[in-house]
Formats: sequence, C-alpha cells, structure tokens
Amino acid sequence: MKLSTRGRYGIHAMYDLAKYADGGPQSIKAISEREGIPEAYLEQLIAPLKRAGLVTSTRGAQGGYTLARAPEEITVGDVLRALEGGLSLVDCLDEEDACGKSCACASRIVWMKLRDGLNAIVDGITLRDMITEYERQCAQEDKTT
Amino acid sequence: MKLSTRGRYGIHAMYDLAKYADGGPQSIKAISEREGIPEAYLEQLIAPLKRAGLVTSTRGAQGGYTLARAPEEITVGDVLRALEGGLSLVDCLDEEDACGKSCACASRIVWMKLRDGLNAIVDGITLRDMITEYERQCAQEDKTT
DNA sequence: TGAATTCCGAGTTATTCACTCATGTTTGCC
DNA sequence: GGCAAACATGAGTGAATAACTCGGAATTCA
Repeated sequence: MKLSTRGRYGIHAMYDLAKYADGGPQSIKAISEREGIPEAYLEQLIAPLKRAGLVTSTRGAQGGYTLARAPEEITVGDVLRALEGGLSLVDCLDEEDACGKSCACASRIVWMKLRDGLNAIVDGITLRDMITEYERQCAQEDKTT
Repeated sequence: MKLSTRGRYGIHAMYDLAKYADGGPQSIKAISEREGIPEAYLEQLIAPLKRAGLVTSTRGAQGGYTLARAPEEITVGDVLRALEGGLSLVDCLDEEDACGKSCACASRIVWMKLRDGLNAIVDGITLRDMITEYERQCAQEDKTT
C-alpha cells in the first residue's frame, strides 16, 4: 500500500520542473542533483512522463526537459498515473474477469470507491497548487534569514 | 501502488465473518474454503486482526473466529490499517524526519492530502455497507434462479 | 570536432511478498 | 482420559518486483 519510488521521485522531478519552468530546459543531471534522485534512475522515470505528454525534451548540449503544459494544467494524478500505471489498488478492476464473475464480489464495490476517490484527490492537486501551498505554509522559514 | 494480498484477503475474510455473524465461530478452514484463501496464510492474516481487536477467537474443537463488533461498527479502514499498517502512501509521514526537514518538502503536502483522503474513504465504508450494497446491486442474479 | 546531453535496452542486486512448514497449546466430545 | 479439531507462533523459502546500474548510440550546440 506504499507508493513506489517511481511515484515519489516523479512528483519531486515534476515539481522541480515547475519551479524552473522559466529557466529553459533542465538537464537530468541538474534535476537529480537538486532533488536527490539517482541520475541514471531518473532517466528511466522521465521516459514515461514524456510518453504521457507531460514533458518535452530537447536533445544535445544545453538540452534537457521542460513541462509540456503550464504547472496549473498538470495534476499530481497525471504524474502518478504515468509512473504507477493506473491508480486502482487492485488488479481485478483493470483486467476483465480477473476473479471469475464480475458482480459476484462484494469487495469489488469497495475497490471501485477507493479508486474513484483516490483519482478525485490526485486530480484536484496541480503542480501550481504545490508551489503556492508550500510557499504559504513554509515561507516564514525563508524570510527569517 | 497496489494493495497487497494481505489487505484483499483480509477484507474478504472479514466480509465472510460478517455474513456468518450469527452462525457461531467460523474456523480458518471454513473461511479459507469459502473465500479461496490459502489456509495457512489466512491464519497469519487473522492474527493482526485479532491483535487489533476486530475479531475474537475461541480455541479448541468447534472453535473459530467471530467479529468482535457488529458489522456496522467495523469499517474497511479498520481492517486495512490492521493489515497494511497505516494507510500513508509514503514513509516520511510516519517516521519523524525521514527526509531531512519536515516542512522543507512541497510533496509532503500532497502525501498528507492523500493519506487523509484515503482514510476518509475507507472509514466511510462498513462491513454492513458491503453486504447491503452488494445485495442491492447484484440481488437480481440470485432471484432469477 | 568535441563536449554535453537525450535515448534505449539489457543486466544486477536487494527487498518484499506470498506463502509453507513444523510444532505447540487449548478445548470439546465420546 | 484421550483423541481430534481447532487456534497460536515463529522460522524458512521461492518467486516476483523494485530500485537501480551500465554501456553505447544518436543528437545538438559552440
């Protein structure tokens, strides 16, 4: 019931890209150093994000990655679904007929409620929200210097 | 991001106990056969449920397990928390200071919202709800015989 | 041209999951 | 009393998955 590092690192990386959205393409190296993500591993995580159309890449020297849309138009759900592959907590919702009969299982109702509820939550948080809420809650620490 | 079999089997088992709540103690063997759970494994899963005070056991011949409370007073959340050990999707919420600074992480806000939202969902579903909703949605299948 | 960077696929290691097994203890029933 | 049906517990195991690593090719800028 834990999120894998894929999801966690993914959110961190996307948040990082959101913060540096105006600074031109950000290299894997820069992101991984700032966020403390193993460089070679981050490379693997960003591929699905690109496939999902959440980031765009520019190759070659001075290249890197940029958000494909504005931070307010990318949700935490977009990122997690790209990396974790669907937020259903149980396989029997994705596969057809994974456990015999479709309606013959009372638990199914529970899993569906969980899935829908989870999706609603993560789709309600954008990268922009993360930035603004973080500043609102923790800004005093930066100001006291 | 998947629920483990512990959680899934646990819900099945508890739902089973709720259905047979008036039939005296149910043995591991009976539950495992009805729900398709490996007998020796179920034994391991029911231990934490007992520790959490959700079921009571009677030893010896003709013994077994019974719900400790009425089905309407046991939530899916109770069961999942007992078996999955806390529904936070990320360790940094449980441990103190798992990632350095507590407030220095914008993702933390996300994880907290997820945890709280998830808990609200699972605590809103009781075993009784499972029974009644299942009957409401799937009863016609039984009636057409 | 050469350095910086993305891209791609395969390989590796450590951990966790999903069980099994062996053994002991308690209790009802004949 | 004694046997069989249950719970109780802790250790062990095989397979799967997670979390990386590595090597090398393709691309682009200066």
